[in-house]
Amino acid sequence: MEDDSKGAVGLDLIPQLSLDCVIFGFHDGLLKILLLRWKETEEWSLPGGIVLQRESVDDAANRVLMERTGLTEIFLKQFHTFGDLHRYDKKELQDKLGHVISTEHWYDRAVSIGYFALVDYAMVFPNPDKYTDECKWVDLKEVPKLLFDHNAILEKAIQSLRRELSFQPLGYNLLPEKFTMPELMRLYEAVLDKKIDPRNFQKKILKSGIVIRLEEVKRGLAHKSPFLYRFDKERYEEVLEDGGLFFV
Amino acid sequence: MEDDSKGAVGLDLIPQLSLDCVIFGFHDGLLKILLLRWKETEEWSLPGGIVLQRESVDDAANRVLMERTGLTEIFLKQFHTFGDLHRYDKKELQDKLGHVISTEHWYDRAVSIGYFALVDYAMVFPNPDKYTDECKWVDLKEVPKLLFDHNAILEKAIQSLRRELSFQPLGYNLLPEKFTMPELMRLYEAVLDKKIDPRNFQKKILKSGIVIRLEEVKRGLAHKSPFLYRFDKERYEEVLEDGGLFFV
DNA sequence: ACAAAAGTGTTAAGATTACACCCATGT
DNA sequence: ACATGGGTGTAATCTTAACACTTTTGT
Repeated sequence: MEDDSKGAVGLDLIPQLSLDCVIFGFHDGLLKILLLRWKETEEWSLPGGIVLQRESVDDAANRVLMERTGLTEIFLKQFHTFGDLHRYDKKELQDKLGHVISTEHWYDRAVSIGYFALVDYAMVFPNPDKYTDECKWVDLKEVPKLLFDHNAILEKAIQSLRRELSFQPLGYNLLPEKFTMPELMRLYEAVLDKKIDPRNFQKKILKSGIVIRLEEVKRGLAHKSPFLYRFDKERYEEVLEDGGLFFV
Repeated sequence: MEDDSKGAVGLDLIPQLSLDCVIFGFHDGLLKILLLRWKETEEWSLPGGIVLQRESVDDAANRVLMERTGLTEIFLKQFHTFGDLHRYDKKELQDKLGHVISTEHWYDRAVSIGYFALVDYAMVFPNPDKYTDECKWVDLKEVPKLLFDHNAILEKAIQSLRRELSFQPLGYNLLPEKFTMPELMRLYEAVLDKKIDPRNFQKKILKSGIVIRLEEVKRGLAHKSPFLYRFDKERYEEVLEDGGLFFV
């Protein structure tokens, strides 16, 4: 959502400012993002919202995430602010979304702050907003043409996520509490979009000390039962701090 | 500058939105930033400005830079957007800056987009704006308490610059066309705030191929004359692209 | 002649990559 | 029993880090 039809100046929101969230989840070895389908259309967009006068921009992003996923204490990171002049075409939007919101009173332009979130897929209850019929996970590889400049925003979010990965371990927020080494590896493969050698991966992860092997295996997989691991939160956060030595 | 006393809604600027620039230069082995001293005060701030309705945010940042430095085609990068509720205290500002702008009509809050720029120190003609008496280079280690939340913005800019350095070579925009290896090294030392071994540094830079040694030395230094180098722009940009393999 | 900075090579340690076979499980 | 994915070690290469003396220049 880019802005609000009630976005006349003087109300309780910051005019011409919006935020958009790229909410990443991980399921079945695939990276997913949450998308919204606008009412009575086949038009999709990223979840977004406005910034109220009496909340910080970070709080606004957390509010949007809470509304769409039901989750609080989400890993949420601002990655870029999009301020080009022609981020959307009012005529095109009037055609596509006119029956949901009249764009008559839309701003001629808006600036949008981009956030990405990493969440545990299984914990999310996707929840559409008042403009949309559907909120659902979409495979990153199957994202359709989106409204506004949201494909570009998504692209930049993925870049930022990959870059983040070079400084910080990843997974604490995207995986369930107990996970297997192949699951963690497939997460890295999905984010980096490349194959990783399982021996080298395991070596690196174990050396970093961010995970602890449990005395448990995951059963019911029709194959050899993989060990379960959990993150060593303290060590994990230490590595987050120095930022340094981490890529796969 | 946070916003504008003419910032009433409906004029030609985006209300409650500003931008702030951290302009880095390098001189005498020290990192410097451009600061503004507000009229008839000893209060300092980062250069900043507003975003016009008919310009992109990037264009607005370029405009501000042009106005403060005289330079165009500057290396300019957005690094963070600052959206906390209490980025400035109107009462305090009224006391300090009331004689320059009445804060009566200031917004209760504004969101500011942070950019950093890397410029060739020697090419800059610092130029105050209408609210300020002085625009000058200040040693990064001697930055005073700044107005607004500008010390925090500066801190984040430095972090971003360091992080950038891990992905991209640095220097093309901060050094003159011809430079010596020790100059380049001191730039890295200044940015990273640590000592670097000159042998290892030279090896790494030469291997990356981003510089070319000229058949010239720099004379008049009362010591052994260092070779001059210039950047190999194509190779430099190649390394910028892959981002990968670059830190010191 | 001296002081100050520039220039340069080797070695050891650590990190990264490449690579292939056996094992455990559910069907 | 078999098909499937899980689990594991070693060797070669590359990268990084540590380290000190000679050269050149202006004064």
